[in-house]
Amino acid sequence: MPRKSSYLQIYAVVGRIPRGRVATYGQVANLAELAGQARLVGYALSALPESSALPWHRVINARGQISERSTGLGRESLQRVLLRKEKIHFDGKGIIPLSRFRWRPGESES
DNA sequence: CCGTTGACGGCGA
DNA sequence: ATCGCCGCCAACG
Repeated sequence: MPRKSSYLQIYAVVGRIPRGRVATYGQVANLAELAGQARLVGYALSALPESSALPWHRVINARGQISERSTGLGRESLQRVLLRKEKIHFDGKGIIPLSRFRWRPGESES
């Protein structure tokens, strides 16, 4: 059950996403015991400092795409670069096949 | 205190 | 398959 800081739970989950894998906002919300609050995940990530060590780039939307920021900064392009660096591929429409890259907790993590 | 806003997502039209 | 609406909830003004 959720407690005081939802953000901490969200950050904890994001920190466990393995390299070469992605998770959707909704998935993170569920793992953080915040089912149905995918939006809160995005809000929490937007609050992260640029210096954050968290793999924030591994979080994409349920459509397998990088979500558009409203605040102009070129964050999306950086995210795309970081993901490709991890061998995560996009199809012709800029979509990441979740069937192939979605993180399945329990498979192989620490 | 109250209304808006937002890195989302599910469902119906 | 697309698009629009609405629910969720914390942060702001």
